[in-house]
Amino acid sequence: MTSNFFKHIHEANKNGVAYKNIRLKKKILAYFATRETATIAELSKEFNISIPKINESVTELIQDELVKDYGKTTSAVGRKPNTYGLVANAAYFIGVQVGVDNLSISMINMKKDIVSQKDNILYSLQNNEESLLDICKEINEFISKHSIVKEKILGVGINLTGRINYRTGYSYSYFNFYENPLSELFEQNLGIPTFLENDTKALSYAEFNSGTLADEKDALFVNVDNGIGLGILIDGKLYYGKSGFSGEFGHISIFDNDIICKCGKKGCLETEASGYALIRRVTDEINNGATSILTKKFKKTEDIKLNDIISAAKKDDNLCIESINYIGDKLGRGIASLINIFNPELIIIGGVVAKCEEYLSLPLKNAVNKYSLSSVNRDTKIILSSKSDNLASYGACLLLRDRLLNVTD
Amino acid sequence: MTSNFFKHIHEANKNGVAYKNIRLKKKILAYFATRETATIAELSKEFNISIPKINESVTELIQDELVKDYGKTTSAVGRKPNTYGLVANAAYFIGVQVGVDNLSISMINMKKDIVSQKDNILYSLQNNEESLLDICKEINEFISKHSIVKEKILGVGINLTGRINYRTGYSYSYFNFYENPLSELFEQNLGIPTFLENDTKALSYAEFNSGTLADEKDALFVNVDNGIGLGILIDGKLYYGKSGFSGEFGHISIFDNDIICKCGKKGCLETEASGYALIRRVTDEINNGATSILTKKFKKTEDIKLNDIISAAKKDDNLCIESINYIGDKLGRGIASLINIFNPELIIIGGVVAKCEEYLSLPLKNAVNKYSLSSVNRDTKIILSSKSDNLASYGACLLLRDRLLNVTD
DNA sequence: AGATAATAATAAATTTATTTATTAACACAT
DNA sequence: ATGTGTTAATAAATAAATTTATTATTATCT
Repeated sequence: MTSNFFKHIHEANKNGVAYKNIRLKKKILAYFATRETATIAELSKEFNISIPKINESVTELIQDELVKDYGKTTSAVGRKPNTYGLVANAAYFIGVQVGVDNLSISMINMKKDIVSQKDNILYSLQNNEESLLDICKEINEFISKHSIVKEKILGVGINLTGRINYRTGYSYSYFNFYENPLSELFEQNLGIPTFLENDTKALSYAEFNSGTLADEKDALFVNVDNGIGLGILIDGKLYYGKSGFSGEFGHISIFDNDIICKCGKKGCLETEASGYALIRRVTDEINNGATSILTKKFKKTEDIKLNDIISAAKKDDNLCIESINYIGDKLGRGIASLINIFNPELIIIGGVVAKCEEYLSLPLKNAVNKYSLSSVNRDTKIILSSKSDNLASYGACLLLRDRLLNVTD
Repeated sequence: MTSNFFKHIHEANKNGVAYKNIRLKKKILAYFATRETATIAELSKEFNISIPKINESVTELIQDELVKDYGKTTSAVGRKPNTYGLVANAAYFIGVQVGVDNLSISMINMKKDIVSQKDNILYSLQNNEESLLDICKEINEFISKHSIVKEKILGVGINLTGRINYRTGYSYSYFNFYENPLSELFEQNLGIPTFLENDTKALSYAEFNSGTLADEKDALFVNVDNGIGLGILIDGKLYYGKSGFSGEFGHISIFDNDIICKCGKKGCLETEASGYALIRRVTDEINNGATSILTKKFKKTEDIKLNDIISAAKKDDNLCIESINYIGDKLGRGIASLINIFNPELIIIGGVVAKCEEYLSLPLKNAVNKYSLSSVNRDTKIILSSKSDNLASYGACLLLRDRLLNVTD
């Protein structure tokens, strides 16, 4: 059985006094979505609404099977209040990470628990319709493997690389050959409301919402993979910019080198401070005669992957360590600019390159001290992400859930 | 007579159902503060509260002498609604811009009209108590010249250069020799609640709120004076960062030069793209034998001021034009980074150097195209500020008013 | 174990806000 | 000029939310 309150979830908040009750119920749902459980008194304080009224709304949400009584709290004086929270399997949300050579699909329930996850699905990202339909095929297959009624899957969130306008559903870097929004095409193929998202933003959202933040409202997530992405959290919300293209940190121009970036320009941060730059540096050095653990292992330097360099560094390979140090320093200089501009509370370094740990973070922090104002950088904690890979599809789920439950408002 | 509702204005919004009416009245005041006038029906729609209830609250605000009936609207069918708005002289707000060699003091009323303004007050900014007390003296003198009762002056906003934490009232660059917040010291000397602000942020706020913005919610204001400041508008609000130190754009490290910036570091944007850089460039060239209108006018190159260079450029002086072009290009490269990071709708270039007009803006825009991603920069309009000087003290007034009237929430 | 203090939840009484109906104001057409 | 359509403001009736009072639950003290 599916809740009859679902119809209100997909529709925009209606105005007018007549919708007051629905708005209150949505607000309560959003509160439960972030706080796990809450008591009637807590909700009453939060929304400045009397206890009987809150009680009435919560009772209705229980009848809608979206909320349930989680029993009494422990400890404290006096009569224990009942705690209420979301019904875990009232609804489900699917998230998809589209990588260049693989897909990852996750499904979470109302309580953010991962119900199912399928990683490393073989896939080849090409900018054509076939590649697009492959994604749909995999998602449909994923759904059909579960016995969940489709109506309970409230949406699918899909992460793509490049420029994405999540508000309109248009993608501008990939699959941009339709007149209608790409999200509509997905919806037709999946039969479920679909929302697009930029991959770094989704990953950032997962990082920001899985225990890393204490109480920070202004934070940055730097995704250092082959390229460099940036997720910006401002006032507790993801920052998008006019069309959702914010965070192109990898392409800020801060070097006077002659390396052509994949964006076509010169001097981009990415040319000196990314995973791509790390590989280039190591292979160039080896081709110029430098010695390394890697020279024994790989006949052709083209076969050296990012993870090989990181492993070699951890085995004390000098060339790899120095190369990581180098990009750490360069990245630190870029991050110093971010600190001067944002005065953030926290910067999280994530992505594959973050696995270099102190080989990366020490020269990085050193460069930050060198290139940013000390009165500003004193405010900023810089940490490496401790999260596992494959967090991006979870981010897509979470972002979708939180949008539909109005958490992100 | 002073309104008895004023006591609610300085205090934080109280929670609980009992304060519902006060909260509603504050919300109505904030609405009037941005929209000039409104009808009962408009307010009812805005807040999803019934017409009779809104009517009751507005009537109370009229009794409080904070709001008055502005008569009927013209045109449209049917009975004309009454429009209501703030009472202009219900209260006043003072704003002070503390420059290095002058002060500017403004006073506005509830409706944002400048009631009084005194510019170019001779003053010397030094980091000592005397210099601080001079400011208080000038403000007190300014107040005493008016017949307004002190209770009607709801606050004083003071702009200082450097690091300011407006939330705590601490200043870290100037007058930072007290244990208590600097704002408290001002309050003791003025007898009026006082709030500190960073000068660029106040100036940005004035620019963002005096007709320049159409409907943009994400915009940047680049203040190019001797140094370079940045005001960041996100989601219609000024962005501060953890301690209010955001926007240190002038000190991002993007050059590999050996010029020592006033912050002590090398490679700052300011060393190549500010008014200070412009003066340095022109005087260096002249000292190296270049010819210019300025060589006749000034015996000693140290006497050349920013405005002299701009005037000379407008008289077609080649050296000055080329120097402006140079800093325009360098500034453009910095702004390109901002575009990549923020994907803003609008960037306003202000400050003295903006008076260079196309000598600055054309190479600047050219550099923006060269150094930022075209798919992102297409979204961004770049304009020169058309506002007069001395807007900063007005910005202080406005920011103060809007804070006290809860507009900035 | 029973009394007591403390808080929670519910019921009843009261207050408050909303809906509906009525009256008022105004423009335009006849 | 008078009627008609349209919207605003107010009054009365109705509905809803809050406050207060009552009952329930639980830990701790005696």
